Parts: sequence; C-alpha cells; structure tokens
Amino acid sequence: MSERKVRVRFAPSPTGPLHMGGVRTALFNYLFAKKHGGDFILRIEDTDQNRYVPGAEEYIIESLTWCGLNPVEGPGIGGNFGPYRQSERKEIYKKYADQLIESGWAYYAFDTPEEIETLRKEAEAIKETFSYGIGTREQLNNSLKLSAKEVEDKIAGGQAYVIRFKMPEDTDVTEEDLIRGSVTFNTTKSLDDKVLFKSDGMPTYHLANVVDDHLMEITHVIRGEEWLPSMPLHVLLYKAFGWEDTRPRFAHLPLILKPVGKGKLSKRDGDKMGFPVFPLLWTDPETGDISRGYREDGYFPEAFINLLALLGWSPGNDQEFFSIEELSGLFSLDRVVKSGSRFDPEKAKWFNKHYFQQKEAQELAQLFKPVLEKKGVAASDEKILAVVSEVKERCEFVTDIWEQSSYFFLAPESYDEKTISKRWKEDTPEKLLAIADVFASVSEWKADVIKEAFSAFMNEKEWGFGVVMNPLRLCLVGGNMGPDLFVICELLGQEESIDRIKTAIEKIG
RNA sequence: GGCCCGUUCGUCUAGGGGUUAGGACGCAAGAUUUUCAUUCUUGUAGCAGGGGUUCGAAUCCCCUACGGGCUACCA
Repeated sequence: MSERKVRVRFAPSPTGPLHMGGVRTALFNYLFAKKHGGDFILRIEDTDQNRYVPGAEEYIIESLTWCGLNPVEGPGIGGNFGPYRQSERKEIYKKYADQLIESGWAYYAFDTPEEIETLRKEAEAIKETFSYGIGTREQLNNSLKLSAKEVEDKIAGGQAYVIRFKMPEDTDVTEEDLIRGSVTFNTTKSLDDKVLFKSDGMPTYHLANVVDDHLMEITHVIRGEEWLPSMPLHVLLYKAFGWEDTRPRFAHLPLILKPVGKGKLSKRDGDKMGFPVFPLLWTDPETGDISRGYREDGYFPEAFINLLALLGWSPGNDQEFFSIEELSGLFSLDRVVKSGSRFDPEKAKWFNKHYFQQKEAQELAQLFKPVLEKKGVAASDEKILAVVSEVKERCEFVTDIWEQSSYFFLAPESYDEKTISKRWKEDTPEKLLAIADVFASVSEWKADVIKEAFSAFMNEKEWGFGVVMNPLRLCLVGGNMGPDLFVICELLGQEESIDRIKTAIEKIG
C-alpha cells in the first residue's frame, strides 16, 4: 500500500457555488498530491438529481482554474479512470450494491419515505430518535424479515426499494485518522443502516464514494470534518467489499468557522459582514441573488491561496507568505490543526495588501486600465503608470487605486469641509493667487523645479509652509490626501494646476 | 437528546514535561512623512476550570464546562 502512487480527489457536489472551505479542501488535496508526487483528481458527486444546480459544475472548475489548482484527471480533462461524473457512472454502482446483498452485508428495504417519516414523528413525540438499524430493522418492511419469495415478488412487481447497509452489531470500529489520530465508533451506539442505493436507481454518497475511490485507486481521502461521523461506515464498506488492503487512509480537516458568533462559515456571514465566502461571483440561477467573489472583489489568487493555506495549517515557523510551489514542498497533514478556525476578514485583506505591494507598478497599471475605461476616463499609458507608481503604496486592492487617484484624472468637484474649516483662512485666497503666479512662471514643469520655485518664494515672503501647502493641496486634490504635492503638480500639468487653484478660490471663497 | 471531534492573546497560530509562553492580524502609542497613507519602533493581550501523574505541567491522564460537527432515499 505504501508503494502505491499517491492519488487524491476533490469531490464536490454541484449543488451551488463552491464555498471557500471547499476551496481549502481542494487546496490541501492538491498540496498533498504535489508534495508526494501524486495525482490530484476532480470528481463530481452528482448522485442527487434533485439538488442539481445548473452552472455549479462550471463554477467549480473555473474556481479551481482561477486558484491554479488544476486536476490531472476530471470531467472535461479526461484520464484513465473516468468517467469522473458520478451521474455518468450510474450503471457501475448497482452491481456493487448487489454484491453486498449476496454477501449479506446489505438488504432490500421497501418502506416508503412516508412510512419512515411517520416512525420518525412518533419517536419524536416521545422524545426519542428513530433510527433504521440494529434494534428496529427486524420490525420493518425489508428483506431481513420477508421471505425470499416475498422479496422476489415485490421486486418483480416493480415495487420501489432501497438497499441498506446491514450494520454489524456491537462492533468497535477504530480508524487512524491522519489528522486526529485514533478514532473509535461503536456500531450499536452510533451507527444506523444507511441507505446505499436509492429507489431512483442512484447510489447515495456513501456507496458511490467508496466504490469510486476504490476504482480510481485513491490512496488518501482528505475531506472536511463533517464527514468524520461517516468514516466508520466507509471503513466497514471497504471491509464488506474485501478491499481493505488497498483502501485509502482518511484525514478529516477542521472546519472554517464564522468570524463572529456560532457555527461554520456560511453564505450569510459574507453578506452580513461584507466579505466574500465564495471564490468567484455567483448568480443564483433561480433567485437571481448575487454572491460576491474573491476574484471580483479584487483579491489576487495567490493571496487567496495563501490565506486559505494558513487557515488550519502552519509550517511550524514564523513564515507567513508562501507561493503555491513553496506550499507544495512544505505541506504535511500532521501540521494541520485539529480545531476549527475562525475566519478573519481583516487578515484576509492584509494578505492581499502584501501581494498587491509586491507587484510592479507596470502590472498594476495594466489592471487599473479597465477601471479607468469603465469610469470613462481617458489617459495616456505614461500618466497611468506614473499615477499608479505614486499611489500604489496606499492601496490594498486594484479597486482602491481609483479612490486614491481619481483627482489625477478629474478635477475636484467638492472640497473636504473639515479641511476647509481647519486650513482655509481669510488671507488664503490671496496667498494662493500669488502661488498661482509663481507656478505660471515656472519654466520647466518638474516636481523638483516647482518645489524650488515655490520654496524660494515662500522664504522670500516668510510664509509658513503649512499654512500655504495644506490649502494648496485642498485646491488640487479636494482633500488632505495624496502623495507629495509637487509630484501631484507635475502629473497634473502646469495649466491644470493653476486652473484648479483658481477654481477652488472661486468655489470656496 | 445520542454519537464523535475539539479548546494557547479578540482572531490565525508556534510551542508536545523545565521557555521571560514566540510570531502574525487587529488595536494603541511614538518616530518619520510640512497633508493623508505607507514605513519603522514599542506596547497591548493568552495556556477554559477542577482534579490527578511528576521534583517540575500549556505540554501526559481523568472529570466538568464550553465550542463544533453528524444524526435524510443530501452531499
């Protein structure tokens, strides 16, 4: 078993957009595969036809692509173990279910959903929980109780049935989870007879997952903690099939929790607190509801991956920034924490800021151009690059650039009230007019030249720099923000700078 | 309710018998920037509680509390 090539799979179900927790599961699978020179496989678990959501599968694939988590096998990619959509493997499962019936590990059950619902309600009424399994199955409508002839007749007669796993009694199932260590479940205490094969001819997750993992030669099942309770069922299923020698090992990842309050991270949290919980923007095909995405919110995929990697895993030292290649070399399951991690949107932003600052102004300028176009602003590439270079360090996202730089492209329409009341004195207009004259006399419109002329004039007049520069900034920018004032002047151009001074004096008075 | 998993600063985490319990985000203060932001420096704050084991527990064991997950012909 140890010499087998590592093969792991990410197996989402296309019931909606992929949650960031799902992306992290994909990431950890991917990293584990890379670390061990193995294969990362995508398998679509669409055995529930009722929950199929159009576009979800495409969304999943696009998300993985954006993150750089490319499977080597999967739908649309191919591979020697396909098909990779469970709905297309439908014929495969029945024979395995039958095999379990023959070997006595499973049985037919004819109870209707309504009958079971009634049982459940009755149990609830006396504050108990109905469980189909040890202790109740002998009283129910199934092949354990019925004669072989009765069962045959029912099936021949077209009566709907389900195939259930026959949970062995009072057995301790112990499994070494790669993250949590030894975990034990007692069958009688905690396991019921799960449906393996549904009346619609499709397998349930439990059967399909075990059969496919076996057939696809999966060596490690790395999935969310919500699957931990069904691990003993899966272990028993491998045993029932006689696949124990080649069966995968399990690793259950801790969950990602809400930033505040109780429970695991959900779509609602993002809406409420203003951060994305999905990698990409998603429009619900039924309701038209829009969920924001990391990509559309301006996150870089490398930042998204980096922050996800550190949610539940750490390298054991103080390093915070990792490329996906680095992660691939460093990752190991025994450094995954056991406890759930609360998601911190603030730290997520900080990660993006790091990658943003890391980028060359040239690249950022390219990303900023479409924003300008959308605003209907025309500017030369040289100017855009110069502006981006100047404001870059005050931004965390590409989307911040406009907020920090709009005044380079558009003259201010209003002036910050607080700055006016604080900086605009009675003699301010006359001083600024004098400065405008100085500006007009500058022969070479360069930041250092302007500064020199300005300083010489200021010294001559013995005016305080602060009392002039702050209102001057207000005229040019509209507020008290931005880079060096003379750099702003240079980028604005001589005429525009002077115009803005005059306009501001008119408007503010 | 039952079963299972977990618990180190507000948050993410390091630390696995002897540590001044380390780092990061956030927050606060100072420096620099004649603005704002950046940057830098410093500070802030934690082993859930109780019992053991031990010369010595954040570290090992038990109990309690709390948190989380599961409990479908959903994945």
